[in-house]
Amino acid sequence: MMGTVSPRARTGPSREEKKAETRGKLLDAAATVFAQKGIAGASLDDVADAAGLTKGAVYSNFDSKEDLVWTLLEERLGQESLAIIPQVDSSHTQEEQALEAGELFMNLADRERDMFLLEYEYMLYIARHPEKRRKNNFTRRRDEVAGIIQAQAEEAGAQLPMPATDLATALFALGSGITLEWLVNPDEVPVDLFGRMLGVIFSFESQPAASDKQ
Amino acid sequence: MMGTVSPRARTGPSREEKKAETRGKLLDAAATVFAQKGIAGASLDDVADAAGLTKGAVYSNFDSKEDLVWTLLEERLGQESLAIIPQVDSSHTQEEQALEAGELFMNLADRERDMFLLEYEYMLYIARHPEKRRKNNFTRRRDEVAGIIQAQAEEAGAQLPMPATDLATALFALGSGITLEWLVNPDEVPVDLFGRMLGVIFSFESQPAASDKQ
DNA sequence: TGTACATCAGTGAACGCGCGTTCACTGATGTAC
DNA sequence: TGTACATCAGTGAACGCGCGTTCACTGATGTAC
Repeated sequence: MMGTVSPRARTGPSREEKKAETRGKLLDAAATVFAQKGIAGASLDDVADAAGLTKGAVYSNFDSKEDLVWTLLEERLGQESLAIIPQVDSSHTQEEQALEAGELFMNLADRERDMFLLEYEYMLYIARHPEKRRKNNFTRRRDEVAGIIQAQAEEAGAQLPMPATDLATALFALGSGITLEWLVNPDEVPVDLFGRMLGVIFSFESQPAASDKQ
Repeated sequence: MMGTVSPRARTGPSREEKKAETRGKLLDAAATVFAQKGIAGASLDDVADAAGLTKGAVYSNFDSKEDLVWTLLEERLGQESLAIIPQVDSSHTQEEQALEAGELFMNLADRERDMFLLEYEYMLYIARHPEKRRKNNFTRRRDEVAGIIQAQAEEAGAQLPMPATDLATALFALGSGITLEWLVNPDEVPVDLFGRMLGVIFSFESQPAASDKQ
Protein backbone atom coordinates (compact mmCIF):
# COMPACT_ATOMS: atom_id res chain seq x y z
CA MET A 1 0.00 0.00 0.00
CA MET A 2 0.91 3.64 -0.26
CA GLY A 3 2.86 3.04 -3.42
CA THR A 4 5.47 5.69 -2.79
CA VAL A 5 8.17 3.39 -4.07
CA SER A 6 7.56 2.61 -7.70
CA PRO A 7 10.84 3.21 -9.46
CA ARG A 8 9.99 0.71 -12.09
CA ALA A 9 9.60 1.27 -15.81
CA ARG A 10 10.48 4.99 -15.80
CA THR A 11 14.22 5.07 -15.38
CA GLY A 12 14.01 8.74 -14.43
CA PRO A 13 16.62 11.32 -15.33
CA SER A 14 20.21 10.23 -15.08
CA ARG A 15 22.58 11.69 -12.54
CA GLU A 16 24.28 13.67 -15.27
CA GLU A 17 21.01 15.14 -16.50
CA LYS A 18 20.00 16.19 -13.03
CA LYS A 19 23.34 17.81 -12.40
CA ALA A 20 23.10 19.75 -15.65
CA GLU A 21 19.64 20.88 -14.67
CA THR A 22 20.85 22.06 -11.27
CA ARG A 23 23.71 23.91 -12.92
CA GLY A 24 21.27 25.63 -15.24
CA LYS A 25 19.00 26.62 -12.37
CA LEU A 26 21.96 28.08 -10.51
CA LEU A 27 23.09 30.08 -13.51
CA ASP A 28 19.58 31.39 -14.09
CA ALA A 29 19.28 32.39 -10.46
CA ALA A 30 22.74 33.94 -10.48
CA ALA A 31 21.91 36.04 -13.51
CA THR A 32 18.84 37.46 -11.78
CA VAL A 33 20.32 37.93 -8.35
CA PHE A 34 23.69 39.32 -9.42
CA ALA A 35 22.10 41.74 -11.81
CA GLN A 36 19.66 42.96 -9.17
CA LYS A 37 22.02 43.29 -6.21
CA GLY A 38 25.31 43.53 -7.99
CA ILE A 39 27.94 40.84 -7.90
CA ALA A 40 29.57 41.97 -4.70
CA GLY A 41 26.23 42.70 -3.07
CA ALA A 42 24.69 39.31 -3.70
CA SER A 43 25.58 36.34 -1.54
CA LEU A 44 25.73 32.72 -2.56
CA ASP A 45 22.85 32.15 -0.19
CA ASP A 46 20.81 34.57 -2.26
CA VAL A 47 21.68 32.70 -5.42
CA ALA A 48 21.00 29.30 -3.92
CA ASP A 49 17.70 30.44 -2.43
CA ALA A 50 16.57 31.89 -5.75
CA ALA A 51 17.38 28.56 -7.37
CA GLY A 52 15.56 26.62 -4.64
CA LEU A 53 18.79 24.93 -3.59
CA THR A 54 21.54 25.32 -1.01
CA LYS A 55 25.00 26.80 -1.13
CA GLY A 56 26.45 23.31 -1.24
CA ALA A 57 24.88 22.87 -4.66
CA VAL A 58 26.87 25.87 -5.83
CA TYR A 59 30.11 24.35 -4.62
CA SER A 60 29.20 21.06 -6.17
CA ASN A 61 28.94 22.74 -9.57
CA PHE A 62 31.45 25.58 -9.34
CA ASP A 63 34.82 26.06 -7.72
CA SER A 64 34.03 29.35 -6.07
CA LYS A 65 31.89 32.43 -6.30
CA GLU A 66 34.31 33.87 -8.82
CA ASP A 67 34.02 30.76 -10.95
CA LEU A 68 30.24 31.04 -10.90
CA VAL A 69 30.38 34.67 -11.95
CA TRP A 70 32.90 33.88 -14.63
CA THR A 71 30.92 31.03 -16.07
CA LEU A 72 27.78 33.10 -16.09
CA LEU A 73 29.47 35.88 -18.02
CA GLU A 74 31.15 33.56 -20.46
CA GLU A 75 28.11 31.45 -21.20
CA ARG A 76 25.31 33.94 -21.10
CA LEU A 77 26.64 37.32 -22.04
CA GLY A 78 26.91 38.87 -25.44
CA GLN A 79 25.11 36.02 -27.13
CA GLU A 80 21.95 37.95 -27.61
CA SER A 81 23.40 41.14 -28.94
CA LEU A 82 25.08 39.17 -31.71
CA ALA A 83 21.70 37.71 -32.60
CA ILE A 84 20.52 41.15 -33.68
CA ILE A 85 22.53 41.11 -36.86
CA PRO A 86 20.64 38.44 -38.79
CA GLN A 87 17.34 40.07 -37.80
CA VAL A 88 18.09 43.18 -39.82
CA ASP A 89 16.69 43.18 -43.33
CA SER A 90 19.79 43.51 -45.48
CA SER A 91 17.78 44.51 -48.53
CA HIS A 92 17.00 47.86 -46.96
CA THR A 93 19.19 50.92 -47.29
CA GLN A 94 22.03 51.33 -44.89
CA GLU A 95 20.21 54.07 -43.04
CA GLU A 96 17.06 51.96 -42.69
CA GLN A 97 19.12 49.09 -41.41
CA ALA A 98 20.73 51.42 -38.88
CA LEU A 99 17.32 52.42 -37.55
CA GLU A 100 16.16 48.84 -37.36
CA ALA A 101 19.30 47.67 -35.60
CA GLY A 102 19.06 50.54 -33.13
CA GLU A 103 15.50 49.65 -32.28
CA LEU A 104 16.30 45.98 -31.87
CA PHE A 105 19.20 46.84 -29.62
CA MET A 106 17.16 49.08 -27.35
CA ASN A 107 14.42 46.46 -27.18
CA LEU A 108 17.03 43.97 -26.11
CA ALA A 109 18.32 46.32 -23.45
CA ASP A 110 14.79 46.77 -22.15
CA ARG A 111 14.10 43.06 -22.04
CA GLU A 112 17.52 42.08 -20.71
CA ARG A 113 18.12 44.95 -18.37
CA ASP A 114 19.64 42.64 -15.80
CA MET A 115 22.11 41.20 -18.25
CA PHE A 116 23.19 44.62 -19.38
CA LEU A 117 23.84 45.73 -15.85
CA LEU A 118 25.89 42.60 -15.38
CA GLU A 119 27.87 43.32 -18.51
CA TYR A 120 28.78 46.79 -17.28
CA GLU A 121 29.82 45.42 -13.95
CA TYR A 122 31.95 42.89 -15.72
CA MET A 123 33.60 45.60 -17.80
CA LEU A 124 34.52 47.48 -14.66
CA TYR A 125 35.92 44.31 -13.20
CA ILE A 126 38.11 43.76 -16.24
CA ALA A 127 39.21 47.37 -16.28
CA ARG A 128 40.52 46.77 -12.78
CA HIS A 129 41.91 43.29 -13.42
CA PRO A 130 43.32 43.36 -16.94
CA GLU A 131 45.11 40.06 -16.39
CA LYS A 132 41.75 38.32 -16.25
CA ARG A 133 40.71 39.49 -19.65
CA ARG A 134 40.11 36.61 -22.03
CA LYS A 135 40.22 36.20 -25.72
CA ASN A 136 37.94 38.86 -26.79
CA ASN A 137 34.30 38.63 -27.45
CA PHE A 138 34.59 42.30 -28.16
CA THR A 139 36.94 42.05 -31.13
CA ARG A 140 35.00 39.17 -32.61
CA ARG A 141 31.68 40.99 -32.49
CA ARG A 142 33.23 44.21 -33.64
CA ASP A 143 34.95 42.62 -36.62
CA GLU A 144 31.71 40.97 -37.63
CA VAL A 145 29.88 44.27 -37.64
CA ALA A 146 32.82 45.97 -39.33
CA GLY A 147 32.62 43.43 -42.14
CA ILE A 148 28.96 44.12 -42.66
CA ILE A 149 29.50 47.87 -42.70
CA GLN A 150 32.33 47.51 -45.18
CA ALA A 151 30.32 45.27 -47.47
CA GLN A 152 27.34 47.63 -47.39
CA ALA A 153 29.50 50.63 -48.17
CA GLU A 154 31.12 48.91 -51.11
CA GLU A 155 27.83 47.77 -52.47
CA ALA A 156 26.40 51.25 -52.20
CA GLY A 157 29.55 52.77 -53.66
CA ALA A 158 29.82 55.09 -50.70
CA GLN A 159 33.02 56.03 -48.96
CA LEU A 160 33.21 55.39 -45.25
CA PRO A 161 34.19 58.38 -43.12
CA MET A 162 36.73 56.21 -41.27
CA PRO A 163 37.93 52.59 -41.25
CA ALA A 164 35.05 50.18 -40.76
CA THR A 165 36.69 48.71 -37.68
CA ASP A 166 36.78 52.06 -35.94
CA LEU A 167 33.23 52.78 -37.01
CA ALA A 168 32.09 49.46 -35.55
CA THR A 169 33.92 50.19 -32.30
CA ALA A 170 32.19 53.54 -32.07
CA LEU A 171 28.79 51.97 -32.73
CA PHE A 172 29.23 49.52 -29.89
CA ALA A 173 30.38 52.33 -27.65
CA LEU A 174 27.44 54.49 -28.62
CA GLY A 175 25.03 51.64 -27.99
CA SER A 176 26.42 50.80 -24.59
CA GLY A 177 26.74 54.45 -23.63
CA ILE A 178 23.17 55.28 -24.55
CA THR A 179 21.89 52.16 -22.85
CA LEU A 180 23.78 52.88 -19.66
CA GLU A 181 22.55 56.45 -19.51
CA TRP A 182 19.06 55.21 -20.26
CA LEU A 183 19.17 52.66 -17.44
CA VAL A 184 20.22 55.46 -15.09
CA ASN A 185 17.95 58.21 -16.41
CA PRO A 186 15.10 56.52 -18.25
CA ASP A 187 13.13 59.73 -18.60
CA GLU A 188 15.94 61.75 -20.09
CA VAL A 189 16.99 59.40 -22.87
CA PRO A 190 14.57 58.77 -25.74
CA VAL A 191 14.44 55.09 -26.63
CA ASP A 192 14.85 55.76 -30.31
CA LEU A 193 17.91 57.93 -29.84
CA PHE A 194 20.31 55.15 -30.76
CA GLY A 195 18.49 54.44 -34.00
CA ARG A 196 18.36 58.09 -34.93
CA MET A 197 22.04 58.56 -34.18
CA LEU A 198 22.88 55.58 -36.35
CA GLY A 199 20.85 57.23 -39.06
CA VAL A 200 22.88 60.42 -38.71
CA ILE A 201 26.19 58.60 -38.70
CA PHE A 202 25.29 56.61 -41.79
CA SER A 203 23.79 59.50 -43.66
CA PHE A 204 27.00 59.82 -45.72
CA GLU A 205 25.37 57.23 -47.90
CA SER A 206 22.68 59.64 -49.01
CA GLN A 207 25.08 61.63 -51.14
CA PRO A 208 27.32 58.93 -52.65
CA ALA A 209 30.24 60.07 -54.78
CA ALA A 210 29.13 58.16 -57.83
CA SER A 211 26.87 55.35 -59.01
CA ASP A 212 29.47 53.86 -61.29
CA LYS A 213 28.39 50.27 -60.76
CA GLN A 214 27.07 48.62 -63.92
CA MET B 1 65.97 72.30 27.45
CA MET B 2 64.63 70.32 24.56
CA GLY B 3 62.14 72.95 23.62
CA THR B 4 59.50 70.57 22.38
CA VAL B 5 56.82 72.64 23.98
CA SER B 6 56.72 76.06 22.42
CA PRO B 7 53.10 76.70 21.50
CA ARG B 8 53.64 80.36 21.82
CA ALA B 9 53.19 82.99 19.16
CA ARG B 10 51.96 80.60 16.45
CA THR B 11 48.40 79.83 17.37
CA GLY B 12 48.43 76.81 15.05
CA PRO B 13 45.50 75.65 12.97
CA SER B 14 42.14 75.79 14.61
CA ARG B 15 40.18 72.67 15.41
CA GLU B 16 37.85 73.44 12.56
CA GLU B 17 40.70 73.79 10.08
CA LYS B 18 42.26 70.53 11.14
CA LYS B 19 38.99 68.72 10.82
CA ALA B 20 38.45 70.08 7.32
CA GLU B 21 41.94 68.96 6.41
CA THR B 22 41.27 65.46 7.74
CA ARG B 23 38.05 65.32 5.82
CA GLY B 24 39.86 66.30 2.65
CA LYS B 25 42.52 63.65 3.20
CA LEU B 26 39.85 61.04 3.68
CA LEU B 27 38.02 62.03 0.52
CA ASP B 28 41.26 62.01 -1.48
CA ALA B 29 42.14 58.60 -0.15
CA ALA B 30 38.62 57.32 -0.77
CA ALA B 31 38.72 58.46 -4.38
CA THR B 32 41.92 56.54 -4.99
CA VAL B 33 41.05 53.42 -3.05
CA PHE B 34 37.45 53.08 -4.19
CA ALA B 35 38.40 53.60 -7.80
CA GLN B 36 41.15 51.00 -7.59
CA LYS B 37 39.35 48.27 -5.67
CA GLY B 38 35.78 49.20 -6.36
CA ILE B 39 33.46 50.56 -3.73
CA ALA B 40 32.33 47.21 -2.41
CA GLY B 41 35.84 45.79 -2.60
CA ALA B 42 37.50 48.52 -0.61
CA SER B 43 37.26 48.60 3.18
CA LEU B 44 37.25 51.61 5.43
CA ASP B 45 40.54 50.37 6.80
CA ASP B 46 41.96 50.68 3.29
CA VAL B 47 40.69 54.22 3.03
CA ALA B 48 41.90 55.22 6.50
CA ASP B 49 45.33 53.67 5.88
CA ALA B 50 45.70 55.47 2.58
CA ALA B 51 44.88 58.71 4.37
CA GLY B 52 47.31 57.95 7.19
CA LEU B 53 44.46 57.88 9.69
CA THR B 54 42.23 55.37 11.43
CA LYS B 55 38.69 54.21 10.81
CA GLY B 56 37.54 56.29 13.72
CA ALA B 57 38.47 59.41 11.77
CA VAL B 58 36.07 58.26 9.08
CA TYR B 59 33.23 57.95 11.57
CA SER B 60 34.13 61.27 13.05
CA ASN B 61 33.62 62.92 9.65
CA PHE B 62 30.97 60.76 8.01
CA ASP B 63 27.93 58.87 9.21
CA SER B 64 28.73 55.62 7.45
CA LYS B 65 30.54 54.12 4.51
CA GLU B 66 27.59 54.97 2.32
CA ASP B 67 27.73 58.58 3.44
CA LEU B 68 31.44 58.73 2.58
CA VAL B 69 30.80 57.30 -0.87
CA TRP B 70 27.92 59.62 -1.42
CA THR B 71 29.83 62.72 -0.38
CA LEU B 72 32.73 61.73 -2.58
CA LEU B 73 30.51 61.37 -5.59
CA GLU B 74 28.60 64.56 -4.95
CA GLU B 75 31.62 66.73 -4.29
CA ARG B 76 34.19 65.39 -6.68
CA LEU B 77 32.48 63.88 -9.67
CA GLY B 78 31.56 65.53 -12.90
CA GLN B 79 33.28 68.77 -12.04
CA GLU B 80 36.15 68.21 -14.38
CA SER B 81 34.26 67.13 -17.44
CA LEU B 82 32.32 70.38 -17.32
CA ALA B 83 35.60 72.25 -17.26
CA ILE B 84 36.30 71.07 -20.79
CA ILE B 85 33.78 73.40 -22.36
CA PRO B 86 35.54 76.71 -21.76
CA GLN B 87 38.82 75.20 -22.98
CA VAL B 88 37.51 74.79 -26.49
CA ASP B 89 38.29 77.65 -28.84
CA SER B 90 34.87 78.87 -29.89
CA SER B 91 36.25 80.79 -32.85
CA HIS B 92 37.01 77.52 -34.64
CA THR B 93 34.58 75.71 -36.86
CA GLN B 94 32.14 73.33 -35.27
CA GLU B 95 34.04 70.33 -36.58
CA GLU B 96 37.34 71.62 -35.25
CA GLN B 97 35.76 72.27 -31.90
CA ALA B 98 34.44 68.72 -31.93
CA LEU B 99 37.90 67.31 -32.47
CA GLU B 100 39.38 69.49 -29.75
CA ALA B 101 36.66 68.60 -27.26
CA GLY B 102 37.10 64.90 -28.04
CA GLU B 103 40.81 65.09 -27.41
CA LEU B 104 40.37 67.00 -24.17
CA PHE B 105 37.83 64.47 -23.01
CA MET B 106 40.05 61.48 -23.71
CA ASN B 107 42.98 63.20 -22.02
CA LEU B 108 40.79 63.71 -19.01
CA ALA B 109 39.77 60.06 -19.02
CA ASP B 110 43.41 59.06 -19.16
CA ARG B 111 44.42 61.34 -16.32
CA GLU B 112 41.36 60.65 -14.21
CA ARG B 113 40.91 56.98 -14.92
CA ASP B 114 40.06 56.30 -11.30
CA MET B 115 37.34 58.90 -11.25
CA PHE B 116 35.81 57.57 -14.42
CA LEU B 117 35.67 54.06 -13.03
CA LEU B 118 33.99 55.47 -9.97
CA GLU B 119 31.47 57.29 -12.09
CA TYR B 120 30.49 54.11 -13.90
CA GLU B 121 30.15 52.27 -10.63
CA TYR B 122 27.95 55.06 -9.39
CA MET B 123 25.76 54.85 -12.47
CA LEU B 124 25.24 51.14 -11.89
CA TYR B 125 24.38 51.89 -8.30
CA ILE B 126 21.77 54.42 -9.33
CA ALA B 127 20.37 52.10 -11.99
CA ARG B 128 19.72 49.64 -9.16
CA HIS B 129 18.55 52.20 -6.62
CA PRO B 130 16.57 54.77 -8.57
CA GLU B 131 15.16 56.25 -5.37
CA LYS B 132 18.64 57.50 -4.48
CA ARG B 133 18.96 59.52 -7.61
CA ARG B 134 19.39 63.20 -6.91
CA LYS B 135 18.69 66.33 -8.82
CA ASN B 136 20.53 65.68 -11.92
CA ASN B 137 24.03 66.63 -12.76
CA PHE B 138 23.34 64.89 -16.00
CA THR B 139 20.56 67.15 -17.22
CA ARG B 140 22.45 70.25 -16.18
CA ARG B 141 25.57 69.31 -18.09
CA ARG B 142 23.59 68.07 -21.04
CA ASP B 143 21.53 71.25 -21.32
CA GLU B 144 24.65 73.34 -21.17
CA VAL B 145 26.20 71.44 -24.06
CA ALA B 146 22.90 71.46 -25.93
CA GLY B 147 22.82 75.23 -25.66
CA ILE B 148 26.28 75.51 -27.15
CA ILE B 149 25.43 73.17 -30.00
CA GLN B 150 22.27 75.09 -30.74
CA ALA B 151 24.05 78.43 -30.71
CA GLN B 152 26.79 77.15 -33.00
CA ALA B 153 24.31 75.73 -35.45
CA GLU B 154 22.33 78.95 -35.60
CA GLU B 155 25.43 81.00 -36.09
CA ALA B 156 26.60 78.74 -38.89
CA GLY B 157 23.16 78.67 -40.42
CA ALA B 158 23.21 74.89 -40.40
CA GLN B 159 20.28 72.68 -39.54
CA LEU B 160 20.76 70.17 -36.76
CA PRO B 161 19.89 66.57 -37.64
CA MET B 162 17.90 66.26 -34.41
CA PRO B 163 17.01 68.42 -31.40
CA ALA B 164 20.12 69.78 -29.70
CA THR B 165 19.15 68.15 -26.41
CA ASP B 166 19.10 64.70 -27.97
CA LEU B 167 22.33 65.37 -29.75
CA ALA B 168 23.97 66.39 -26.49
CA THR B 169 22.65 63.27 -24.78
CA ALA B 170 24.12 61.15 -27.54
CA LEU B 171 27.47 62.90 -27.29
CA PHE B 172 27.72 62.18 -23.58
CA ALA B 173 26.75 58.60 -24.23
CA LEU B 174 29.30 58.25 -26.99
CA GLY B 175 32.00 59.73 -24.80
CA SER B 176 31.27 57.50 -21.85
CA GLY B 177 30.83 54.45 -24.06
CA ILE B 178 34.11 54.94 -25.86
CA THR B 179 35.90 55.66 -22.63
CA LEU B 180 34.52 52.58 -20.94
CA GLU B 181 35.47 50.34 -23.82
CA TRP B 182 38.87 51.97 -23.89
CA LEU B 183 39.42 51.36 -20.20
CA VAL B 184 38.57 47.70 -20.78
CA ASN B 185 40.37 47.21 -24.09
CA PRO B 186 42.98 49.92 -24.39
CA ASP B 187 44.62 48.35 -27.42
CA GLU B 188 41.43 48.04 -29.42
CA VAL B 189 40.11 51.56 -29.08
CA PRO B 190 42.05 54.40 -30.74
CA VAL B 191 42.36 57.37 -28.42
CA ASP B 192 41.29 59.79 -31.09
CA LEU B 193 38.17 57.84 -31.99
CA PHE B 194 35.89 60.09 -29.99
CA GLY B 195 37.21 63.19 -31.70
CA ARG B 196 36.86 61.65 -35.14
CA MET B 197 33.33 60.49 -34.43
CA LEU B 198 32.39 63.96 -33.27
CA GLY B 199 33.80 65.21 -36.54
CA VAL B 200 31.59 62.79 -38.47
CA ILE B 201 28.50 63.64 -36.49
CA PHE B 202 29.04 67.36 -36.95
CA SER B 203 29.98 67.15 -40.60
CA PHE B 204 26.46 68.29 -41.54
CA GLU B 205 27.88 71.73 -41.10
CA SER B 206 30.23 71.35 -44.05
CA GLN B 207 27.43 71.72 -46.54
CA PRO B 208 25.33 74.50 -45.00
CA ALA B 209 22.13 75.47 -46.71
CA ALA B 210 23.20 79.08 -47.20
CA SER B 211 25.73 81.65 -46.03
CA ASP B 212 23.20 84.43 -45.78
CA LYS B 213 24.91 86.19 -42.89
CA GLN B 214 26.29 89.59 -43.80
C1' DT C 1 48.63 86.66 30.89
C1' DG C 2 47.39 82.58 33.61
C1' DT C 3 44.56 78.73 35.49
C1' DA C 4 40.80 75.29 35.56
C1' DC C 5 37.52 73.09 33.17
C1' DA C 6 34.84 71.71 28.77
C1' DT C 7 34.80 70.12 24.22
C1' DC C 8 35.62 67.07 20.71
C1' DA C 9 38.57 65.08 16.64
C1' DG C 10 40.83 61.18 16.20
C1' DT C 11 42.72 56.59 18.48
C1' DG C 12 42.74 51.77 19.05
C1' DA C 13 40.53 47.93 20.61
C1' DA C 14 36.44 45.20 20.66
C1' DC C 15 32.04 43.56 18.88
C1' DG C 16 29.02 41.13 15.98
C1' DC C 17 27.33 39.78 11.79
C1' DG C 18 27.34 38.22 7.06
C1' DC C 19 29.36 35.54 3.86
C1' DG C 20 32.58 32.45 1.33
C1' DT C 21 34.29 28.08 2.13
C1' DT C 22 34.64 23.42 4.22
C1' DC C 23 33.04 19.02 5.68
C1' DA C 24 30.68 14.96 7.44
C1' DC C 25 26.64 12.99 5.96
C1' DT C 26 22.53 11.19 3.11
C1' DG C 27 20.01 9.02 -0.22
C1' DA C 28 19.34 8.42 -4.98
C1' DT C 29 21.78 6.72 -9.13
C1' DG C 30 25.13 3.66 -11.15
C1' DT C 31 27.78 -0.74 -11.46
C1' DA C 32 29.45 -5.51 -10.75
C1' DC C 33 28.18 -10.00 -10.40
C1' DT D 1 15.77 -9.76 -12.62
C1' DG D 2 17.94 -9.28 -8.08
C1' DT D 3 21.47 -8.11 -4.51
C1' DA D 4 25.47 -5.72 -2.50
C1' DC D 5 28.45 -2.19 -2.86
C1' DA D 6 30.39 2.30 -4.91
C1' DT D 7 29.71 6.84 -6.37
C1' DC D 8 28.57 11.39 -5.90
C1' DA D 9 25.14 15.55 -6.20
C1' DG D 10 23.21 18.08 -2.97
C1' DT D 11 22.26 18.98 2.32
C1' DG D 12 22.84 21.48 6.45
C1' DA D 13 25.65 22.80 9.97
C1' DA D 14 29.93 24.78 11.38
C1' DC D 15 34.05 27.58 10.79
C1' DG D 16 36.73 31.63 10.41
C1' DC D 17 37.73 35.87 8.69
C1' DG D 18 36.98 40.53 7.10
C1' DC D 19 34.64 44.52 7.66
C1' DG D 20 31.27 48.09 9.17
C1' DT D 21 30.14 49.99 13.38
C1' DT D 22 30.60 51.18 18.36
C1' DC D 23 32.81 52.90 22.38
C1' DA D 24 35.80 54.24 26.19
C1' DC D 25 39.64 56.99 26.13
C1' DT D 26 43.31 60.75 25.08
C1' DG D 27 45.30 64.93 24.34
C1' DA D 28 45.09 69.09 21.88
C1' DT D 29 42.06 73.12 21.21
C1' DG D 30 38.66 76.26 23.02
C1' DT D 31 36.40 78.94 26.77
C1' DA D 32 35.29 81.18 31.26
C1' DC D 33 36.98 83.82 34.77
